[in-house]
Amino acid sequence: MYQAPRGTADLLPEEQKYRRYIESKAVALARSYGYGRIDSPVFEDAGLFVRSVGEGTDIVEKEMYTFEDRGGDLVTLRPEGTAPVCRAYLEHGMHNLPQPVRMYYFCPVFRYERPQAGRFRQHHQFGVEVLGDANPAVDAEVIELAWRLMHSLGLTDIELFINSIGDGESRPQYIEELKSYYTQRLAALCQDCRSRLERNPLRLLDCKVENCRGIGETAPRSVDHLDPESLDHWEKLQSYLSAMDIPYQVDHRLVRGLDYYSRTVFEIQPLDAGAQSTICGGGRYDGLIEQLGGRPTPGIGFGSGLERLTLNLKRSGVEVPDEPSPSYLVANVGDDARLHALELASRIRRAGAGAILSSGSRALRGQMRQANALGIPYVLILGDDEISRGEVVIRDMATSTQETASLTDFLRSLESNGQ
RNA sequence: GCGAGCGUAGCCAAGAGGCCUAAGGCGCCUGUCUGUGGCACAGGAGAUCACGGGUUCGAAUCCCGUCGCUCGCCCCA
Repeated sequence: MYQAPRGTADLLPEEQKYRRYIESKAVALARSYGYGRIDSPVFEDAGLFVRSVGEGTDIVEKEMYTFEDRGGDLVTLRPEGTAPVCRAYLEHGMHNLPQPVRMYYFCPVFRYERPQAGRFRQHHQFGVEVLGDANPAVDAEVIELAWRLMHSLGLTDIELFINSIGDGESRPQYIEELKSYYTQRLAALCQDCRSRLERNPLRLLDCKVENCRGIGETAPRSVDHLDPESLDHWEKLQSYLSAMDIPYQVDHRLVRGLDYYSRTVFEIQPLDAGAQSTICGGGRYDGLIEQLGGRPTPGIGFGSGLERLTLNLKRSGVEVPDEPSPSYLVANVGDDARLHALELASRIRRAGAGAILSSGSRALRGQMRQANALGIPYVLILGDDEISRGEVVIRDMATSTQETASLTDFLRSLESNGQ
Protein backbone atom coordinates (compact mmCIF):
# COMPACT_ATOMS: atom_id res chain seq x y z
CA MET A 1 0.00 0.00 0.00
CA TYR A 2 1.12 3.52 -0.67
CA GLN A 3 1.90 5.82 2.21
CA ALA A 4 2.33 9.56 2.27
CA PRO A 5 6.02 10.32 1.68
CA ARG A 6 8.22 10.53 4.74
CA GLY A 7 7.85 13.76 6.63
CA THR A 8 4.56 14.67 4.94
CA ALA A 9 1.08 14.36 6.37
CA ASP A 10 -2.53 14.33 5.25
CA LEU A 11 -4.57 17.03 6.90
CA LEU A 12 -7.81 15.14 7.50
CA PRO A 13 -11.25 16.76 7.73
CA GLU A 14 -11.35 16.55 11.53
CA GLU A 15 -8.04 18.42 11.76
CA GLN A 16 -9.08 21.21 9.43
CA LYS A 17 -10.66 23.27 12.17
CA TYR A 18 -7.23 24.11 13.58
CA ARG A 19 -5.95 25.26 10.23
CA ARG A 20 -9.13 27.22 9.59
CA TYR A 21 -8.93 28.82 13.03
CA ILE A 22 -5.33 29.94 12.62
CA GLU A 23 -5.94 31.20 9.11
CA SER A 24 -8.98 33.26 10.04
CA LYS A 25 -7.22 34.90 13.00
CA ALA A 26 -4.08 35.56 10.98
CA VAL A 27 -5.96 37.02 8.02
CA ALA A 28 -8.06 39.29 10.23
CA LEU A 29 -4.98 40.57 12.02
CA ALA A 30 -2.86 41.03 8.89
CA ARG A 31 -5.64 42.94 7.20
CA SER A 32 -6.08 45.19 10.21
CA TYR A 33 -2.41 46.17 9.80
CA GLY A 34 -2.91 46.86 6.09
CA TYR A 35 -1.26 43.76 4.68
CA GLY A 36 -2.33 42.30 1.34
CA ARG A 37 -2.17 38.63 0.51
CA ILE A 38 0.36 37.24 -1.93
CA ASP A 39 0.61 33.72 -3.30
CA SER A 40 3.73 32.70 -5.12
CA PRO A 41 4.56 29.46 -6.96
CA VAL A 42 5.46 26.33 -5.06
CA PHE A 43 8.68 26.05 -7.06
CA GLU A 44 11.15 28.66 -8.23
CA ASP A 45 14.40 28.88 -10.12
CA ALA A 46 16.93 27.14 -7.89
CA GLY A 47 19.26 30.10 -8.10
CA LEU A 48 16.80 32.33 -6.25
CA PHE A 49 17.27 30.42 -3.03
CA VAL A 50 20.98 29.81 -3.43
CA ARG A 51 21.51 33.56 -3.77
CA SER A 52 19.15 34.66 -1.03
CA VAL A 53 19.35 32.03 1.68
CA GLY A 54 23.08 31.64 1.17
CA GLU A 55 25.35 29.00 -0.29
CA GLY A 56 26.88 27.86 2.96
CA THR A 57 23.61 27.43 4.84
CA ASP A 58 22.22 24.04 5.81
CA ILE A 59 19.05 24.77 3.88
CA VAL A 60 20.86 25.26 0.60
CA GLU A 61 23.60 22.77 1.22
CA LYS A 62 21.58 19.74 2.17
CA GLU A 63 17.87 20.41 2.52
CA MET A 64 16.51 21.73 -0.75
CA TYR A 65 14.32 19.72 -3.09
CA THR A 66 16.06 20.70 -6.31
CA PHE A 67 15.53 18.97 -9.62
CA GLU A 68 15.78 19.48 -13.31
CA ASP A 69 12.41 19.75 -15.02
CA ARG A 70 11.64 18.27 -18.43
CA GLY A 71 12.81 21.41 -20.15
CA GLY A 72 16.17 21.26 -18.44
CA ASP A 73 15.59 24.10 -15.97
CA LEU A 74 16.87 23.68 -12.44
CA VAL A 75 14.00 24.35 -10.06
CA THR A 76 13.58 24.14 -6.28
CA LEU A 77 10.54 23.49 -4.12
CA ARG A 78 10.23 26.57 -1.93
CA PRO A 79 12.31 26.03 1.25
CA GLU A 80 11.25 29.35 2.84
CA GLY A 81 8.82 32.17 2.20
CA THR A 82 10.79 35.39 2.01
CA ALA A 83 12.81 35.05 -1.19
CA PRO A 84 9.81 34.39 -3.45
CA VAL A 85 8.04 37.47 -2.10
CA CYS A 86 11.14 39.57 -2.76
CA ARG A 87 11.35 38.13 -6.27
CA ALA A 88 7.72 39.05 -6.85
CA TYR A 89 8.34 42.56 -5.51
CA LEU A 90 11.07 43.02 -8.09
CA GLU A 91 9.30 41.25 -10.93
CA HIS A 92 6.14 43.34 -10.58
CA GLY A 93 7.86 46.65 -9.98
CA MET A 94 6.32 47.07 -6.57
CA HIS A 95 8.80 49.81 -5.76
CA ASN A 96 6.36 51.97 -7.73
CA LEU A 97 3.66 51.32 -5.14
CA PRO A 98 3.41 53.48 -2.03
CA GLN A 99 6.22 52.29 0.26
CA PRO A 100 6.43 50.23 2.30
CA VAL A 101 4.60 47.34 0.67
CA ARG A 102 3.04 45.04 3.25
CA MET A 103 2.23 41.45 2.28
CA TYR A 104 1.24 38.23 4.01
CA TYR A 105 1.11 34.67 2.79
CA PHE A 106 0.23 31.08 3.59
CA CYS A 107 2.29 28.51 1.79
CA PRO A 108 3.73 25.02 1.94
CA VAL A 109 7.47 24.88 2.57
CA PHE A 110 9.77 21.97 1.68
CA ARG A 111 13.00 20.93 3.33
CA TYR A 112 14.65 17.53 3.16
CA GLU A 113 15.10 17.05 6.90
CA ARG A 114 14.86 14.18 9.31
CA PRO A 115 11.30 14.34 10.61
CA GLN A 116 10.52 14.47 14.31
CA ALA A 117 8.10 16.23 16.61
CA GLY A 118 7.23 19.57 15.06
CA ARG A 119 9.49 19.03 12.08
CA PHE A 120 8.45 17.83 8.65
CA ARG A 121 9.64 17.71 5.08
CA GLN A 122 6.59 19.60 4.00
CA HIS A 123 5.17 22.08 6.43
CA HIS A 124 3.08 25.23 6.14
CA GLN A 125 3.86 28.75 7.09
CA PHE A 126 2.02 31.93 7.67
CA GLY A 127 4.35 34.84 7.06
CA VAL A 128 4.48 38.57 6.50
CA GLU A 129 6.98 40.81 4.73
CA VAL A 130 7.33 44.58 4.72
CA LEU A 131 9.45 45.95 1.90
CA GLY A 132 10.72 49.45 1.40
CA ASP A 133 11.00 50.96 4.86
CA ALA A 134 14.10 50.77 7.06
CA ASN A 135 12.59 52.50 10.06
CA PRO A 136 12.75 50.57 13.34
CA ALA A 137 9.08 51.40 13.82
CA VAL A 138 8.43 48.84 11.10
CA ASP A 139 10.44 46.25 13.02
CA ALA A 140 8.30 47.02 16.03
CA GLU A 141 5.12 46.74 13.97
CA VAL A 142 6.08 43.36 12.55
CA ILE A 143 7.06 42.02 15.95
CA GLU A 144 3.87 43.37 17.46
CA LEU A 145 1.85 41.64 14.75
CA ALA A 146 3.57 38.33 15.50
CA TRP A 147 3.09 38.79 19.23
CA ARG A 148 -0.56 39.69 18.92
CA LEU A 149 -1.21 36.82 16.56
CA MET A 150 -0.05 34.36 19.21
CA HIS A 151 -2.27 36.00 21.79
CA SER A 152 -5.31 36.15 19.56
CA LEU A 153 -4.87 32.42 18.97
CA GLY A 154 -4.90 31.89 22.71
CA LEU A 155 -1.19 31.11 23.05
CA THR A 156 -0.18 33.22 26.01
CA ASP A 157 2.61 31.24 27.69
CA ILE A 158 5.19 32.45 25.24
CA GLU A 159 8.41 34.45 25.19
CA LEU A 160 9.79 36.89 22.67
CA PHE A 161 13.54 36.97 22.08
CA ILE A 162 15.25 39.68 20.09
CA ASN A 163 18.79 40.48 19.05
CA SER A 164 20.64 42.62 16.55
CA ILE A 165 23.33 41.10 14.41
CA GLY A 166 24.44 44.36 12.77
CA ASP A 167 24.52 45.27 9.13
CA GLY A 168 26.74 44.46 6.20
CA GLU A 169 29.36 46.92 7.42
CA SER A 170 29.64 46.05 11.07
CA ARG A 171 28.97 42.36 10.93
CA PRO A 172 32.24 41.25 9.28
CA GLN A 173 34.21 43.03 11.98
CA TYR A 174 32.16 41.41 14.69
CA ILE A 175 32.53 38.01 13.10
CA GLU A 176 36.30 38.44 13.00
CA GLU A 177 36.31 39.27 16.67
CA LEU A 178 34.13 36.28 17.41
CA LYS A 179 36.42 34.03 15.44
CA SER A 180 39.51 35.13 17.25
CA TYR A 181 37.76 34.71 20.60
CA TYR A 182 36.79 31.15 19.74
CA THR A 183 40.08 30.33 18.07
CA GLN A 184 41.84 31.08 21.34
CA ARG A 185 39.59 28.50 22.99
CA LEU A 186 39.70 25.96 20.18
CA ALA A 187 40.78 23.09 22.40
CA ALA A 188 37.63 23.32 24.52
CA LEU A 189 35.19 23.36 21.59
CA CYS A 190 33.09 20.48 20.41
CA GLN A 191 33.60 18.96 16.98
CA ASP A 192 30.64 20.77 15.44
CA CYS A 193 31.82 24.14 16.72
CA ARG A 194 35.24 23.68 15.21
CA SER A 195 33.72 23.29 11.80
CA ARG A 196 31.30 26.15 12.46
CA LEU A 197 34.27 28.40 13.14
CA GLU A 198 34.99 28.53 9.45
CA ARG A 199 31.59 27.77 8.01
CA ASN A 200 29.17 29.84 10.05
CA PRO A 201 30.78 31.53 13.06
CA LEU A 202 27.55 33.16 14.26
CA ARG A 203 26.12 29.75 15.03
CA LEU A 204 28.92 29.14 17.53
CA LEU A 205 26.90 31.15 20.01
CA ASP A 206 23.95 28.87 19.66
CA CYS A 207 25.71 25.59 20.49
CA LYS A 208 23.89 23.46 23.08
CA VAL A 209 26.97 21.57 24.29
CA GLU A 210 27.68 22.38 27.92
CA ASN A 211 31.27 23.52 27.44
CA CYS A 212 30.58 25.61 24.39
CA ARG A 213 27.63 27.19 26.15
CA GLY A 214 29.92 28.41 28.90
CA ILE A 215 32.31 29.83 26.37
CA GLY A 216 29.41 31.48 24.61
CA GLU A 217 28.36 33.28 27.79
CA THR A 218 31.42 35.49 27.75
CA ALA A 219 31.86 35.70 24.01
CA PRO A 220 31.80 39.09 22.31
CA ARG A 221 28.24 40.29 21.81
CA SER A 222 27.01 41.51 18.49
CA VAL A 223 25.14 44.41 20.09
CA ASP A 224 28.47 45.70 21.43
CA HIS A 225 29.86 45.85 17.91
CA LEU A 226 27.12 47.69 16.07
CA ASP A 227 27.88 50.62 13.80
CA PRO A 228 26.30 53.87 15.04
CA GLU A 229 23.27 53.58 12.75
CA SER A 230 22.56 49.97 13.66
CA LEU A 231 22.98 50.83 17.32
CA ASP A 232 20.49 53.65 16.97
CA HIS A 233 18.11 51.28 15.18
CA TRP A 234 18.51 48.71 17.93
CA GLU A 235 17.86 51.16 20.72
CA LYS A 236 14.83 52.66 19.03
CA LEU A 237 13.37 49.23 18.41
CA GLN A 238 13.58 48.44 22.10
CA SER A 239 11.98 51.70 23.13
CA TYR A 240 9.18 51.16 20.60
CA LEU A 241 8.49 47.67 21.87
CA SER A 242 8.34 49.01 25.38
CA ALA A 243 5.97 51.73 24.27
CA MET A 244 3.66 49.03 22.86
CA ASP A 245 3.87 47.02 26.09
CA ILE A 246 5.43 44.07 24.36
CA PRO A 247 7.60 42.14 26.79
CA TYR A 248 10.84 40.99 25.21
CA GLN A 249 14.13 39.48 26.21
CA VAL A 250 17.43 40.22 24.56
CA ASP A 251 19.10 36.96 23.63
CA HIS A 252 22.70 37.54 22.60
CA ARG A 253 22.93 33.99 21.33
CA LEU A 254 20.01 34.41 18.96
CA VAL A 255 21.24 34.12 15.39
CA ARG A 256 19.40 32.71 12.45
CA GLY A 257 20.38 30.14 9.90
CA LEU A 258 19.70 32.19 6.80
CA ASP A 259 22.38 34.48 5.45
CA TYR A 260 20.17 37.37 4.44
CA TYR A 261 19.37 38.67 7.90
CA SER A 262 20.75 41.99 9.10
CA ARG A 263 20.15 44.03 12.23
CA THR A 264 16.97 42.84 13.94
CA VAL A 265 16.32 39.15 14.44
CA PHE A 266 13.61 37.68 16.66
CA GLU A 267 11.89 34.47 17.69
CA ILE A 268 8.83 33.54 19.70
CA GLN A 269 8.90 30.33 21.73
CA PRO A 270 6.51 28.63 24.11
CA LEU A 271 7.60 28.67 27.77
CA ASP A 272 7.73 24.90 28.10
CA ALA A 273 10.15 24.72 25.21
CA GLY A 274 10.87 21.32 23.75
CA ALA A 275 13.28 20.70 20.93
CA GLN A 276 11.46 22.13 17.92
CA SER A 277 10.00 24.94 19.90
CA THR A 278 10.21 28.09 17.81
CA ILE A 279 6.72 28.96 16.63
CA CYS A 280 7.66 32.20 14.94
CA GLY A 281 10.96 33.48 13.64
CA GLY A 282 12.03 36.41 11.54
CA GLY A 283 14.16 39.44 11.10
CA ARG A 284 15.32 42.28 8.93
CA TYR A 285 16.99 41.66 5.57
CA ASP A 286 18.05 45.04 4.23
CA GLY A 287 20.50 43.65 1.68
CA LEU A 288 18.36 40.96 0.15
CA ILE A 289 16.55 42.85 -2.59
CA GLU A 290 19.84 44.26 -3.80
CA GLN A 291 21.34 40.79 -3.66
CA LEU A 292 18.58 39.68 -6.02
CA GLY A 293 19.37 42.42 -8.50
CA GLY A 294 17.12 45.24 -7.31
CA ARG A 295 17.92 48.68 -6.01
CA PRO A 296 18.86 48.81 -2.33
CA THR A 297 15.55 48.17 -0.55
CA PRO A 298 15.11 47.36 3.11
CA GLY A 299 12.84 44.57 4.23
CA ILE A 300 11.67 42.70 7.31
CA GLY A 301 9.36 39.78 7.96
CA PHE A 302 8.66 36.60 9.85
CA GLY A 303 7.44 33.09 9.28
CA SER A 304 5.33 30.99 11.59
CA GLY A 305 4.78 27.24 11.26
CA LEU A 306 1.13 26.20 11.19
CA GLU A 307 1.87 22.64 12.32
CA ARG A 308 3.78 23.93 15.35
CA LEU A 309 1.05 26.42 16.14
CA THR A 310 -1.50 23.62 16.01
CA LEU A 311 0.68 21.47 18.25
CA ASN A 312 0.80 24.26 20.81
CA LEU A 313 -2.93 24.96 20.57
CA LYS A 314 -3.57 21.33 21.47
CA ARG A 315 -0.97 21.31 24.23
CA SER A 316 -2.40 24.40 25.85
CA GLY A 317 -5.94 23.10 25.51
CA VAL A 318 -7.20 26.05 23.50
CA GLU A 319 -10.82 25.51 22.48
CA VAL A 320 -11.06 25.69 18.72
CA PRO A 321 -14.57 25.99 17.30
CA ASP A 322 -15.85 23.06 15.26
CA GLU A 323 -16.71 23.67 11.69
CA PRO A 324 -20.49 23.89 11.54
CA SER A 325 -22.51 20.91 10.32
CA PRO A 326 -25.26 21.44 7.76
CA SER A 327 -28.54 22.39 9.43
CA TYR A 328 -30.62 19.65 7.84
CA LEU A 329 -30.51 15.96 7.13
CA VAL A 330 -33.25 14.78 4.84
CA ALA A 331 -34.35 11.33 5.96
CA ASN A 332 -36.55 9.30 3.66
CA VAL A 333 -38.36 6.02 3.69
CA GLY A 334 -39.32 4.22 0.50
CA ASP A 335 -38.30 4.46 -3.16
CA ASP A 336 -40.73 7.27 -3.97
CA ALA A 337 -39.48 9.27 -1.05
CA ARG A 338 -35.91 9.15 -2.34
CA LEU A 339 -36.75 11.29 -5.33
CA HIS A 340 -38.65 13.79 -3.22
CA ALA A 341 -35.87 13.90 -0.64
CA LEU A 342 -33.32 14.57 -3.36
CA GLU A 343 -35.43 17.43 -4.61
CA LEU A 344 -35.99 18.83 -1.12
CA ALA A 345 -32.28 18.72 -0.27
CA SER A 346 -31.51 20.50 -3.50
CA ARG A 347 -34.05 23.24 -2.80
CA ILE A 348 -32.73 23.75 0.73
CA ARG A 349 -29.25 24.26 -0.67
CA ARG A 350 -30.51 26.66 -3.31
CA ALA A 351 -32.17 28.61 -0.51
CA GLY A 352 -28.72 29.03 1.00
CA ALA A 353 -28.85 26.47 3.82
CA GLY A 354 -26.91 23.25 4.26
CA ALA A 355 -28.43 19.82 3.79
CA ILE A 356 -27.29 16.22 3.70
CA LEU A 357 -29.37 13.74 1.75
CA SER A 358 -29.56 10.61 3.82
CA SER A 359 -29.16 7.35 2.03
CA GLY A 360 -32.67 5.98 2.41
CA SER A 361 -31.34 2.46 2.15
CA ARG A 362 -31.35 2.21 5.91
CA ALA A 363 -34.21 2.11 8.29
CA LEU A 364 -35.31 5.48 9.59
CA ARG A 365 -33.69 4.53 12.87
CA GLY A 366 -30.32 4.28 11.22
CA GLN A 367 -30.81 7.60 9.48
CA MET A 368 -31.60 9.25 12.81
CA ARG A 369 -28.48 7.74 14.30
CA GLN A 370 -26.43 9.13 11.51
CA ALA A 371 -27.91 12.60 11.98
CA ASN A 372 -27.08 12.41 15.66
CA ALA A 373 -23.51 11.28 15.04
CA LEU A 374 -22.96 14.07 12.53
CA GLY A 375 -24.31 16.73 14.87
CA ILE A 376 -27.11 17.78 12.53
CA PRO A 377 -29.55 20.06 14.37
CA TYR A 378 -32.69 19.27 12.34
CA VAL A 379 -33.89 16.12 10.62
CA LEU A 380 -36.52 16.37 7.91
CA ILE A 381 -38.56 13.21 7.49
CA LEU A 382 -40.19 12.29 4.22
CA GLY A 383 -42.31 9.17 3.86
CA ASP A 384 -45.29 8.17 1.75
CA ASP A 385 -47.76 9.94 4.08
CA GLU A 386 -45.90 13.24 4.05
CA ILE A 387 -45.43 13.14 0.31
CA SER A 388 -49.07 12.47 -0.45
CA ARG A 389 -50.06 15.44 1.77
CA GLY A 390 -47.28 17.74 0.57
CA GLU A 391 -45.86 17.91 4.09
CA VAL A 392 -42.63 17.29 5.91
CA VAL A 393 -41.83 16.37 9.51
CA ILE A 394 -39.25 18.69 11.07
CA ARG A 395 -37.52 17.19 14.07
CA ASP A 396 -35.41 19.32 16.38
CA MET A 397 -32.67 17.00 17.57
CA ALA A 398 -31.64 19.09 20.55
CA THR A 399 -35.10 19.23 22.12
CA SER A 400 -36.44 15.95 20.70
CA THR A 401 -39.55 17.72 19.52
CA GLN A 402 -41.03 17.67 16.05
CA GLU A 403 -43.75 19.29 14.03
CA THR A 404 -45.38 18.72 10.70
CA ALA A 405 -45.36 21.59 8.22
CA SER A 406 -46.35 22.00 4.63
CA LEU A 407 -43.41 21.79 2.26
CA THR A 408 -44.12 25.14 0.65
CA ASP A 409 -44.32 26.89 4.03
CA PHE A 410 -41.08 25.31 5.12
CA LEU A 411 -39.22 26.36 1.99
CA ARG A 412 -40.68 29.83 2.09
CA SER A 413 -39.51 30.42 5.65
CA LEU A 414 -36.09 29.10 4.69
CA GLU A 415 -35.83 31.55 1.82
CA SER A 416 -36.91 34.52 3.90
CA ASN A 417 -34.37 33.59 6.58
CA GLY A 418 -31.66 33.54 3.96
CA GLN A 419 -32.30 37.21 3.14
C1' G B 1 23.76 13.09 8.42
C1' C B 2 24.45 10.84 13.86
C1' G B 3 22.36 8.30 18.46
C1' A B 4 18.09 5.77 21.07
C1' G B 5 13.11 3.55 21.41
C1' C B 6 8.90 1.65 18.87
C1' G B 7 5.61 -0.73 14.71
C1' U B 8 -0.70 -6.23 16.44
C1' A B 9 -8.11 -4.14 12.55
C1' G B 10 -9.87 3.12 11.29
C1' C B 11 -8.19 4.25 16.74
C1' C B 12 -6.43 2.34 21.82
C1' A B 13 -4.46 -2.14 22.93
C1' A B 14 -3.62 -7.90 25.40
C1' G B 15 -0.02 -11.16 23.84
C1' A B 16 7.05 -12.60 25.87
C1' G B 17 8.29 -19.75 20.86
C1' G B 18 3.16 -24.36 20.47
C1' C B 19 -3.44 -23.50 24.43
C1' C B 20 -3.43 -17.56 18.40
C1' U B 21 -8.15 -20.39 12.62
C1' A B 22 -4.84 -13.32 17.62
C1' A B 23 -8.33 -11.22 23.78
C1' G B 24 -10.68 -6.77 25.15
C1' G B 25 -12.30 -1.56 24.49
C1' C B 26 -13.63 2.72 21.18
C1' G B 27 -15.63 3.53 16.46
C1' C B 28 -18.61 1.34 12.25
C1' C B 29 -23.04 -1.82 10.60
C1' U B 30 -27.54 -4.63 12.10
C1' G B 31 -31.26 -6.05 15.55
C1' U B 32 -34.12 -5.69 20.35
C1' C B 33 -37.68 -0.82 18.84
C1' U B 34 -43.05 -3.11 11.65
C1' G B 35 -41.51 5.19 10.35
C1' U B 36 -37.78 8.27 14.99
C1' G B 37 -31.22 9.62 17.47
C1' G B 38 -28.43 9.97 22.22
C1' C B 39 -28.69 5.01 26.94
C1' A B 40 -28.62 -0.31 27.44
C1' C B 41 -28.30 -5.27 25.64
C1' A B 42 -27.34 -8.83 21.61
C1' G B 43 -25.13 -9.95 17.02
C1' G B 44 -21.92 -8.73 12.67
C1' A B 45 -18.03 -6.88 9.52
C1' G B 46 -12.98 -5.48 9.86
C1' A B 47 -5.81 -8.07 10.91
C1' U B 48 -1.68 -11.62 4.97
C1' C B 49 0.48 -9.36 13.56
C1' A B 50 4.76 -2.79 8.97
C1' C B 51 7.51 -5.28 4.78
C1' G B 52 11.35 -8.92 3.24
C1' G B 53 14.59 -12.73 4.61
C1' G B 54 16.57 -16.15 8.37
C1' U B 55 16.62 -19.59 12.94
C1' U B 56 13.18 -23.56 14.56
C1' C B 57 9.38 -29.56 14.05
C1' G B 58 6.66 -24.82 15.15
C1' A B 59 7.39 -17.37 14.96
C1' A B 60 3.03 -11.77 16.37
C1' U B 61 6.79 -13.60 19.95
C1' C B 62 14.07 -14.90 18.53
C1' C B 63 17.91 -12.86 14.67
C1' C B 64 19.15 -9.68 10.27
C1' G B 65 17.77 -6.10 6.60
C1' U B 66 14.27 -2.41 4.67
C1' C B 67 10.44 1.11 5.41
C1' G B 68 7.73 4.13 8.74
C1' C B 69 6.79 6.61 13.47
C1' U B 70 8.61 8.77 18.10
C1' C B 71 12.59 11.12 21.07
C1' G B 72 17.45 13.56 21.28
C1' C B 73 21.59 15.97 18.26
C1' C B 74 22.29 19.05 13.93
C1' C B 75 19.17 22.73 11.73
C1' C B 76 14.71 25.32 11.66
C1' A B 77 8.77 27.06 11.44
